[in-house]
Amino acid sequence: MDLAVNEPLTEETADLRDLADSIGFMARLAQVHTYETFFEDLGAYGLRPGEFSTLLLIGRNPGIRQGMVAQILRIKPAHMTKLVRSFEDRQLVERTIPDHDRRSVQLSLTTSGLDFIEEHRSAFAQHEINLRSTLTAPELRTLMQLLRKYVGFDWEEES
Amino acid sequence: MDLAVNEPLTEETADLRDLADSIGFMARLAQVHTYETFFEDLGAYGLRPGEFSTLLLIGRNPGIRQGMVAQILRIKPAHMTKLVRSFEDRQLVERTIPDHDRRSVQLSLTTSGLDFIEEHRSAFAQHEINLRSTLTAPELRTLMQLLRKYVGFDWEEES
DNA sequence: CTGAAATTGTTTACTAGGATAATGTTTTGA
DNA sequence: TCAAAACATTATCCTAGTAAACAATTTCAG
Repeated sequence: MDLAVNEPLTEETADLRDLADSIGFMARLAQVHTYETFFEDLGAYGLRPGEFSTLLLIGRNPGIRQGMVAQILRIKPAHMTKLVRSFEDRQLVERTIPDHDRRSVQLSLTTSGLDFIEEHRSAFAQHEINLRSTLTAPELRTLMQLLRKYVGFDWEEES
Repeated sequence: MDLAVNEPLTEETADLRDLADSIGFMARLAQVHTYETFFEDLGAYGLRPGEFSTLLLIGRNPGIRQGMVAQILRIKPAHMTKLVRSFEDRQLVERTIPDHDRRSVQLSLTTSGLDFIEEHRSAFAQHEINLRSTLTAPELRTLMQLLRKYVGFDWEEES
């Protein structure tokens, strides 16, 4: 059982069986890589990935219910409440209680919120370009399609 | 500006531009899907994905330095310390201070740790099968290869 | 119809996971 | 031998998750 004074085991020499072949582990690496790139590209703007996505989604869908935003972005409703409050504090998002269902909350961007998105849209586009930099265009299309299939996204590519 | 009494905007009818085409967002969905499946399949065993990976990696590489485990699994060293302590408390992992560098910590599985892995290896394999269930074998190979390329993994498929 | 029970949408209170920054030790290098 | 670097740990904090509570709406038995 002498495992003592052998090689020091680097990232290259370690035995990565069970991991390198695990789709679950690769999904984690992809997520970590995405986060790191996000903070390099957009970290200076004071929002995290989930917050950025939330603003984009509300911008595209004014009046969308808060719970629907949570469901689409896979954010827990309880956490969504906190995000929305912080957006309100920063004057980026408005909450409206609709008459037809006074339990629910409808969200839309304020003028500042719209400005924020417009100001950072090109930075966000550049971020996506950076994320894709290691892939060719066909590879990217294949990867996106397979990821959709992996997560069980219904919408198949319409031919 | 009447966005009031229109459609209620479901997950199908919402405008998902900026998101559906975002590789970053898809990476998040993949990660969430992986987590959910993990807890369905292996949640009953009391370990989370990162803990499971840690045990597997140590099992394959007895004597590996703690910091190397952190680096490979993309876990912060400070957090690794807590994980290792909890493994020690549960008698799954042993820490050794090697003579040749007494700053570092070498990790290996205890007998219970080895037992734990052996007992759950087939469940872990089944979990991977479940994760892959929406993909064909060639699709899976392509996906893994593209994910490696996406995250900047050096090792290309040797032909 | 009417009112109680169940459901839906959100919020609050609590807890835990994981990140950052600073510290302690040992080793390396000038 | 002293300064800098490397490895791990500690202390602190913040993000995000779970469970319970609250309020409004819908369902359904009578």
